[in-house]
Amino acid sequence: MMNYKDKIAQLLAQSVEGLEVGEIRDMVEVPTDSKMGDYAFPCFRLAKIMRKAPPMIAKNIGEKLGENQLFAKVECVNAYVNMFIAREAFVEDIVKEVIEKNENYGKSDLGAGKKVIVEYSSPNIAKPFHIGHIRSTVIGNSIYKLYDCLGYDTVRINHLGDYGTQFGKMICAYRRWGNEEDVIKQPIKALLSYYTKFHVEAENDPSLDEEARAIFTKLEQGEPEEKRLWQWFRDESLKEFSKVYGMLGIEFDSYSGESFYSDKMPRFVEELKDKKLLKASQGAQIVDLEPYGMSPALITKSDGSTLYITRDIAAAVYRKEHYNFHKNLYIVASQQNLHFQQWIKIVELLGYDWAEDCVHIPFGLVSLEDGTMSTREGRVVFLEDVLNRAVEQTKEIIKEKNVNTESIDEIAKQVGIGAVIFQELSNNRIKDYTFSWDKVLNFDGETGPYVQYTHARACSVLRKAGDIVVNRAKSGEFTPSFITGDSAYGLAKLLYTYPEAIVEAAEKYEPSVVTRHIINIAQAFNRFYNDQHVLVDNEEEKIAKVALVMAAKDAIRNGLELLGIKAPEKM
RNA sequence: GCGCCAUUAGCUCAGCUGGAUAGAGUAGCGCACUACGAAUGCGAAGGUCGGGGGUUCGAAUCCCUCAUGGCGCACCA
Repeated sequence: MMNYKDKIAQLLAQSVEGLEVGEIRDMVEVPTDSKMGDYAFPCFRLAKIMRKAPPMIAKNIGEKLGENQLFAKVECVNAYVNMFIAREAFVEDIVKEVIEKNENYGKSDLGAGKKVIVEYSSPNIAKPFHIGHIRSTVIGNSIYKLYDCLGYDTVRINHLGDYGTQFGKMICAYRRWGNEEDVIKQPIKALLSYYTKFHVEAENDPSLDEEARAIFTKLEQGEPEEKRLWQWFRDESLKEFSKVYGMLGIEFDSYSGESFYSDKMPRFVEELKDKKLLKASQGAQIVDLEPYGMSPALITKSDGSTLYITRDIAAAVYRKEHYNFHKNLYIVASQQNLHFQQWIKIVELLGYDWAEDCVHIPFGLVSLEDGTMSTREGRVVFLEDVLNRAVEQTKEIIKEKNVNTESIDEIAKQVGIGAVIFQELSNNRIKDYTFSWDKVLNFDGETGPYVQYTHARACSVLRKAGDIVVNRAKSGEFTPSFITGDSAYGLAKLLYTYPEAIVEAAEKYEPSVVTRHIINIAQAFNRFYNDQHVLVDNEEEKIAKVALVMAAKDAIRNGLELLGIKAPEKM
């Protein structure tokens, strides 16, 4: 497939003085309105270099360009050179390309040989998996898929919150008020209730806190009984999390959480000391980050125990030594911006030049209509409930629509859960939002079901077209002139820019770029579908149109896959 | 108090490495199912791009400033 922008830049370079091809390429733009052309070149900046009025320059460039058969038409409007691509060749190339590559369309080897670590989801053990956790989980999963698609070696890490004094409290509470059966039946619910009770009781009885701290110290020292309970809580919690991960179709390569790094920290405390970065302050050990405009980072508490930041430094160094990453990505809420700035700066101060390869990818806050989420105060929406209700609602709609299918449960799952994921990945990550049932269960407009519906509709057309036509289309034997109308061409252009959207999404760590692009493809498809009849009597025309439908279907399916969403063939 | 982020149509949001008349969805209004799936499409309407300065041939986009909202700022993670 030809790269049109590169080609145009080369052609322009023949009549533009004083600019490199690369600079020219960057100036080539896509007009806001397609009536003004497929590509445009503004000549304002050339006025100084070429010492002529911009419209004159545009006219000269345009006349020369117009001779090339790449274009159907070249127009000069004031200082702009507007280029209209010759549609037939373009449409033929792109549709063939997509069909031929099929599920590989959009993939590349851009990242071959480079390792990217994606840390995401990372829930706390023994705490509920609520709607707030969906963001890191789903954004991280899509970023992993984007990098995988671009040929990077990827490692998915679920950095579980499975360590800290809270586990001393948990064990303490379990011994006092817990029982085994309840934990096995409903691990998160039971453990959470013990934990909550602990906080209530500790208000009146400070000795509980002391007891908890003592238990945590034992846990750290590897006392078998404490270790056993901790391991059991962890296993049971993970089992429950796995249910949600299963529903979302999400997997990890490693569940090494905070506890994994508990014995890897003393080395860095020493190293910080050796490099004279550590300072005593109010009984604790800190790194002064004042020169960098940040508050000091607390490395060890006054009782000598370590903190979150120390574990993150240890984890980063371990990962560099163990995986030798090209990039180490952290999909963590924007609330922790300062934390990441601090520890990445400390890694830099330690002299590790790979500090800049550690990237915090923040996202905005989810709140509820009645305020921020609070597990303890009962203001919480469980992710599992959201997914289940979305699936139920989808089932209702399918029954209403009377779609004849035998696998209604499976499809309802794909559509309902897909809707939740899609919505999560529609907007820029950084936006805060307020969760609402109305919104999450609304399937009209720019939603996952809309895109999936479009895919199912395309599949339906292909089924009706029959094998002979489909096979002819697949082999690339079609007459492109039948698919050069505005609606068909608009769709083809979006198929062409799909791989660029993937690269942009990966570079920006922003899955919504892909989400938006497949919405655009779906809209263009539906416009084409309403505008043109596909299964016409004329065999040649039918084959060409079926080829376009097939290409659109493939691209939508591939795009949904990058978001972690299934593309059912019926719904 | 300091720092980071956000502010675009009634609502939810794209557009931000400067480029032509600022785009979608949604709500409300009007239209299109005897053709391949109406979970669809089309049309009209809807704007001081938070305010004010500045840079530029050109600013929603870059710089300064103010306002509003969110988040963070030492022994939680």
